[in-house]
Amino acid sequence: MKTTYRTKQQDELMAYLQQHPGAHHTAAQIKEYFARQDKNIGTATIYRQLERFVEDGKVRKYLLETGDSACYEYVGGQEGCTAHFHLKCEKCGRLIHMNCEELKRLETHLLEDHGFEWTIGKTVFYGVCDKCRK
Amino acid sequence: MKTTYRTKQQDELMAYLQQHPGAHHTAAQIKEYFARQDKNIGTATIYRQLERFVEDGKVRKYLLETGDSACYEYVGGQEGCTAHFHLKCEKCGRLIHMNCEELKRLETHLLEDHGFEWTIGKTVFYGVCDKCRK
DNA sequence: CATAAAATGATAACTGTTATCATATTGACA
DNA sequence: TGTCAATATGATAACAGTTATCATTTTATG
Repeated sequence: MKTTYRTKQQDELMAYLQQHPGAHHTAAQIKEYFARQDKNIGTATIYRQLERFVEDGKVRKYLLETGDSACYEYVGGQEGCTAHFHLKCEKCGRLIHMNCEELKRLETHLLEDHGFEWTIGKTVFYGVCDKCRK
Repeated sequence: MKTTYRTKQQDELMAYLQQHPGAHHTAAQIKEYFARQDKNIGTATIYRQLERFVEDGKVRKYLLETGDSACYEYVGGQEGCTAHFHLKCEKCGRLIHMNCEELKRLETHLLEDHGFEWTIGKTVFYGVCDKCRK
């Protein structure tokens, strides 16, 4: 009896994420947001649903620093070069969003020459950003 | 009075890492290794020295999964395309080491067109490996 | 040696995340 | 609509990795 249940909490969580495309949220931030609306959503529920969204490809999860919370971002199931990717500056900590066609070449190369099907959106490029290099 | 101290523990930790180039170690694994040699090195000391090695550029640190320990790898301070980089398979979890000149192009592109100085070695490419795609 | 600076290691503390489980909610079907 | 089994929720305990604390030991140097 595989049934798709939909609860108020699931709806509200997904709605919140969809309304903030390109933004990163920690579980704690999400919990706070709903608390400010006088809506309590249990911590476990938030993690459970985020995990489910990630499995469904609607949301992506990033681990950036030890001890920091994981970040979650709505991506709506899109993939490939159309999706944006991230540059993480090791100096200032900034997470930069970027769209760039140049990656298509590397994507093709990794697939054809290395047999590796690259998930561009999940990959975080580490380095030093333009502002910090000056 | 800035002095560089060198202790037995520091020497042994670095020697161990250097003797296993290209290998990834968690703090716990390192502790176990020395325990098998009947050498006790405190957990705090291991983390402290690993952190120091990372700052010195001798060792690189990777966060791969929530809840998993961080992995540390000796890289000896080398950088750029000569250093290997990593492909992480999201299906089987395998971490693949790779050397590839193709990345030079992307490195140049990121620097010239985006002003981003890419640290290739620290970047982990997520995707699906050749074995899991079949 | 003597001394001050710094490192060590046992362990407590902290944080993010997951597991547990009693209760509440959901969807399907009569 | 009412019943019921499947599932979700949320409070909280449990857990794991890492960091902080601090008395003790080791180090480098005079």
